[in-house]
Amino acid sequence: MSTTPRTPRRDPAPASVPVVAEQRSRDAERSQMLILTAARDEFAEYGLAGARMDRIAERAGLNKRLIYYYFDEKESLFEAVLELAYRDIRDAEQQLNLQEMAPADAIKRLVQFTWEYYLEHPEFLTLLNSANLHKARHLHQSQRARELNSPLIEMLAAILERGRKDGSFRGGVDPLQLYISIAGLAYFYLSNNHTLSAIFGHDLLSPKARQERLSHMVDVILGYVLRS
Amino acid sequence: MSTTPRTPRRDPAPASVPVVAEQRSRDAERSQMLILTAARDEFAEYGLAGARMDRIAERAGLNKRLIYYYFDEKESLFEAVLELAYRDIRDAEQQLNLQEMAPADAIKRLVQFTWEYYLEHPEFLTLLNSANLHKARHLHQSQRARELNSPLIEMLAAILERGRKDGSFRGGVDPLQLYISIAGLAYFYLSNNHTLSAIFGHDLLSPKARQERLSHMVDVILGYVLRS
Amino acid sequence: MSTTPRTPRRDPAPASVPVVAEQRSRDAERSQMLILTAARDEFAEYGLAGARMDRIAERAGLNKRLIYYYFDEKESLFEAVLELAYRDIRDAEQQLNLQEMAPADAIKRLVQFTWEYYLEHPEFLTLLNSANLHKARHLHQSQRARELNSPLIEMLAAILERGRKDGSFRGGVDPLQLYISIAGLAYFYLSNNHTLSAIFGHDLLSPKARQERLSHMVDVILGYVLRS
Amino acid sequence: MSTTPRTPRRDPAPASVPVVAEQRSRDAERSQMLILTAARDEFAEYGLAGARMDRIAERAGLNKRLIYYYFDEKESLFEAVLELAYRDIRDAEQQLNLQEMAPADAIKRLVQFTWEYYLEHPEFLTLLNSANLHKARHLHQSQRARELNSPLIEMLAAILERGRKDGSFRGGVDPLQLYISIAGLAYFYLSNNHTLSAIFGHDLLSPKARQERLSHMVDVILGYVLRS
DNA sequence: TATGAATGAGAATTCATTCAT
DNA sequence: TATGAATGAATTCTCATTCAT
Repeated sequence: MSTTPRTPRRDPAPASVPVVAEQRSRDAERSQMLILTAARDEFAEYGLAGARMDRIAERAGLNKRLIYYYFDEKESLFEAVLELAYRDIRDAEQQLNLQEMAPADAIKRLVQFTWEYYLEHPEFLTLLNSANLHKARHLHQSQRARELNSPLIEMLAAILERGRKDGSFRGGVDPLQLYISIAGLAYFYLSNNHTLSAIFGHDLLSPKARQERLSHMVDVILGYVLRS
Repeated sequence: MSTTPRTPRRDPAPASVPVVAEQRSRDAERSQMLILTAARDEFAEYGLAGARMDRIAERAGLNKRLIYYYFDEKESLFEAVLELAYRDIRDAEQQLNLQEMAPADAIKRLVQFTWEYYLEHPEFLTLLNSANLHKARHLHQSQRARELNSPLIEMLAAILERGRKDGSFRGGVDPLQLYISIAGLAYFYLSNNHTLSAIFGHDLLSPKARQERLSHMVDVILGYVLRS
Repeated sequence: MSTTPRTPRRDPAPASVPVVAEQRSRDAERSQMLILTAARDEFAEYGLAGARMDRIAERAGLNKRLIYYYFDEKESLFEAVLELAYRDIRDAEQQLNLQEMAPADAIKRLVQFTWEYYLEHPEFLTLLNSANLHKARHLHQSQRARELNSPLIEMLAAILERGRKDGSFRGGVDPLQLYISIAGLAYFYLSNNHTLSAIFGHDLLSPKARQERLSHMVDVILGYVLRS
Repeated sequence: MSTTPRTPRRDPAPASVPVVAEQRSRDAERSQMLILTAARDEFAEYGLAGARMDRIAERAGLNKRLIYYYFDEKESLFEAVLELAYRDIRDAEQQLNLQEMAPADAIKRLVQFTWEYYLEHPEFLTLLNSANLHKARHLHQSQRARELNSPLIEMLAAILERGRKDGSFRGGVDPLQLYISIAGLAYFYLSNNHTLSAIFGHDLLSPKARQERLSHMVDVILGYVLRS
């Protein structure tokens, strides 16, 4: 089933009142976006099973019934939220323009971007968790799953190749593995921040701690790709 | 609230008393462990909110009421499961005996151990996720949180120091950051395996893929700590 | 917490709108009143702890879920029922118009009214019992507690004063004490009717017995207030 | 079914160890009394439906199973508690020796006794409430119900007769009605103390308020029985 | 006489979802 | 397009009571 909000079957607007029709349509879009945003926050905060349709409606300031009108059921809503989240990060990644930078700078920039994106979008982390707890079956069903294939991998491959050619990078680095590693360095620290803070007894999100983590991550990744 | 089952464990039956068949269903300690194991699996599979007390009872082969008898409520049971999981991994870590190995070998061994532990204990990953989704409040409440402070950090600090002294390692490596990085490299790959597989279109858990990932992880971590 | 049903009552349907059959099950105010009445009977019969939400729903002919929709939880429902009961008796008291009667007649009338109200509203007695068993905490929480302050006390004070002035009543009678005494004479007999009947071996609620009790009560109260 | 604690069928004590048997028996009696006392307090505090067998065991400091051993089930235990309560008040009444006092003094003494007994035994009031909420069916079942028939009624009849003969009391006073009235005056005030305090806005149990109530009660009852 | 372990039936409450307008 | 009313199916948790020793 498609997870795109279905266009509610409404009576075709009579030709004489196009403006009103437009108005309606904009309201509809606005409502859907309100719901999606509210749902994203709710799912991020409580996970799929813990999220409450009532709370989503309340967050959105809309009637609960409307959620069903646009998104059919909780799971479809969750899929729609996931797609939105993936689209958002892919859009952000595309702003990066790494191809114009020196290889080492590009890598550094990517690490920094990943770190900052996760910091600014904590919901992305928990949504990803939830999706995987549910075996990513929502993703499989989605026709867009493959589209999500980040163009970053190709971008990263190109950077690695440039670096290898100019002698600054070691060879044989798999861009997919590297991409996952960069994400993992940032993700684990942030996603498990509460447990780590509790165990190690200090706040891992203080400005100083954040700076240190980013610096460490850059060192690890560059330490790996740079020809020694 | 303590997460220890309220009824004190009985001393194990003296060896001279033959264990009769009936005893099986009257052994408090055994029942508690059955519940804990069942709960661990259920929580790992569905998360805290998605887990069902009914299913836990069924998995344990025990009356649902008994869960409440020993663990009071779902959340306490979850706490008890978490403590068990932490204790298990800490116990495993303590078998490592890294201090006797050459620094680079020790680091390599630690990466490998982490990777294998996560592979063999996939429930640990989702439990960690769930705990953090719930803001690790379960951990905070636990008096044992601090005990969990992995002795591995000190062990790792010693290894790094040894490596630095013998000239093989770079200086200035923070053992806590390194520990988190090692965990993160393995964790992200495995925890988000479903999403990653869907996006990148191939099975990340094939034997070959596993081998490649471990190899990459070792390269990244050693690439970082080794003096170049 | 307020005990008012959270959903504001809708304005009653304008007279011009014909009440269709379907409306019956879609009338919020009616549903709430059905629930309240059913709950009153259930609480009166079984007390707060003994009352069953299932039975209340059944008595009301409504879905159990709807009770929670309007009243949140058992205790709030109980509070709402109590408020209704207090409101009802206060409303009835206000119909009395004692101020226009001769003092002795007014007192007699009040005794009679109390007796008859308790007889016709046996639920009032058990609700009062239940409320007090639970230390009237429901009342304390209610903002309306003070409103319940029966205007009867002032009315009674005025009657006593009139009687004292015209020489028929003794002086120094505390209207609050008298009010409680009148209530107590009727209440104990009715509320503990079962025990008393069992102990004394005859039916205390036969028409003859009722008449005798009322007569006795009037004698006691008048014997007290009348100047001898 | 009898509500008397059944004598647990125990092996007859061997003739050689009578002391131990006595000991056992005393322990048994002690346990039963501990249970009864605990149950009385629990039932008084929460009513029959609200009482918890677990809490009773805890209050008694005994294993829950033992309650069932001695009292079979909750309802039987409640009956036993009721019988104990009735026996207690009857015993206290019998200490009164009203027959030796002047009629008016005897009446006054009875009012005072009732007031004080209720004050000192608040559990009696709630137990009576609970019994009647459950339609006193526990009492009906009890073979002792009739025994509870307070000898006070006869005592009261004698007093009234003495007063009538010596010219101090009015004639035609029904001792049963009077007995109920005396109880009702005290009972309503104390039993509904919480509601009354909340409604009238002051503490009805302050020493001063108690004194005033007793004084009022005496006035009411004497005002009624004394020949004017 | 005493007790810890265990349980089935039930009770309050929750939740996604649908109805009717 | 929007909404308040209503519901069935769970779901967590409770409770009196029994088991086994």
